[in-house]
Amino acid sequence: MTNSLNLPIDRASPVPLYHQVVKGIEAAITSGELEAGSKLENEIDLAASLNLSRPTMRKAMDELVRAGLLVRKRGVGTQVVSSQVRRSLELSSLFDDLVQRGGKPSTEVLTFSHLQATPAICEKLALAPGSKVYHFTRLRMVDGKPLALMENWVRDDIVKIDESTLAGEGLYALLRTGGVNFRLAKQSIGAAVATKHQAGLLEIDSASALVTMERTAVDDKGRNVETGQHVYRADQYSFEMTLVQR
Amino acid sequence: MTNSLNLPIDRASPVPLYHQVVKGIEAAITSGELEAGSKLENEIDLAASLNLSRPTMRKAMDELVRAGLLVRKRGVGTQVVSSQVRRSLELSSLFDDLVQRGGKPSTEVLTFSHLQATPAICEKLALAPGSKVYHFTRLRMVDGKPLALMENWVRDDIVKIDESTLAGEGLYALLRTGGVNFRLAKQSIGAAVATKHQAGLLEIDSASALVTMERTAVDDKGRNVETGQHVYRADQYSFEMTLVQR
DNA sequence: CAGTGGTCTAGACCACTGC
DNA sequence: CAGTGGTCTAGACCACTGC
Repeated sequence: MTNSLNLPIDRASPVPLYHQVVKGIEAAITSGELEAGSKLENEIDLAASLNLSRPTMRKAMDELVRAGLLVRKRGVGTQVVSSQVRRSLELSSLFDDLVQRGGKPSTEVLTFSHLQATPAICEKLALAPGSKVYHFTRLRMVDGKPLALMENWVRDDIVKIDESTLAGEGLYALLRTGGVNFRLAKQSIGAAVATKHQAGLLEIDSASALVTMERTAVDDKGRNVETGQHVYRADQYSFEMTLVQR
Repeated sequence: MTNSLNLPIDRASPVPLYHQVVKGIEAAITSGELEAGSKLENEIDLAASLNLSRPTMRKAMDELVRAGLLVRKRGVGTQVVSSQVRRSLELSSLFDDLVQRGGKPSTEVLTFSHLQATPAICEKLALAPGSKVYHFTRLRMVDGKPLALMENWVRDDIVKIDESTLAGEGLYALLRTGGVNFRLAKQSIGAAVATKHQAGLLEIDSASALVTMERTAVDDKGRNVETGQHVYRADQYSFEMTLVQR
């Protein structure tokens, strides 16, 4: 009743072995080779059959447990999470759905300026009072249909931004190209009722519900690079997440 | 410029060594002994100075990196995340804030029944069509002020529930007492405008914004034990989360 | 009791960074 | 180049589960 595994492990590859195992088990689960709910061989035998050490095998399985694909219990064993559960885990946000189904995302820059930041923004970005920042608002669309209104403030001492580069490339691509390595982001998700201005831009009735998101992103040097307030059409967007018991 | 560590490690304790290290470093950061932004000793020396093996030291540091307290870079070293960033990471939801500040949470059971589930609920709980479930609605308050309206459906083949036990104990405590070990939950967060009924119960103007949350929780046997729809007053509640770059 | 995952050791070699 | 984290090995002993 337990599943052995026959994964392609390439020791010459630059891809870490544990990562190859993660991808291999993921694929076996997706293809149905590893059946929903079925038990895996114990991790010691599994490691041996792939010619891997147990810690490497365990590291791979840890990742799959954290991703919600496997469930482990001491003294008992490791199981593939049931397909019914997995389907629900795989649900992504409506927006991602739209994009995955072939929708074309696009972004329109509505306003752009380079100005002195308010005290509140200085605090969020950990800048000295009076520092200058880029400030801009953008409208995010899928298949020409408006989905989100995004307002952002970005430090001006890392990457030079202007309206045309922003329109062409997208904020995160632009910052990454400029050498920013993001490490952390703090997000807060809430709700609001659309103002007339927002409703007009998002093409919804005023007094419709909006999902609101505030985010501050930090790079590997500890700089708060960017902060923003986004609002999404509640009829088109929700945040999906999987919580795994630790 | 690098920080050594002098943590109390108790090898006789049943608490795993790596967990003692996590707690110790957390405490050192909180107390200011490890300064914000400062560099730690390299992990090999750190392990040696605590008489631990490197893998154990690394496991502890992995956890702190995932929690957003440390930042690592290959070839460079490990740093304590700056205090400015950390403060923002430590922000919790408004509701938790209220409770931490000494607010008293309480729950009122509004309706309770044991009935045949709709097809939609059967699908969410992976039950055979026509199965019976517990269905109830509750009002969650802090200091007597309404914050959330919760509607839940629970399988009836695991734990016997009635209105009085639910009112006394809380749903999750009740299920845990009944031997349920939760493993996964799938959550979806969105927004809506309050109906008149909701507005009345939550003591807000109708047409106010609500944060909506749908959740299905799965136990270690792969059973979808519980599903629910909760709505929160948007002026009192938001979901806070930290994303760590993997 | 046998079987399983949980923790831990004492090493090794490599890849990347910054000088 | 020296210093750092990233990956990997081949074991060991323990704690928990279910019979």
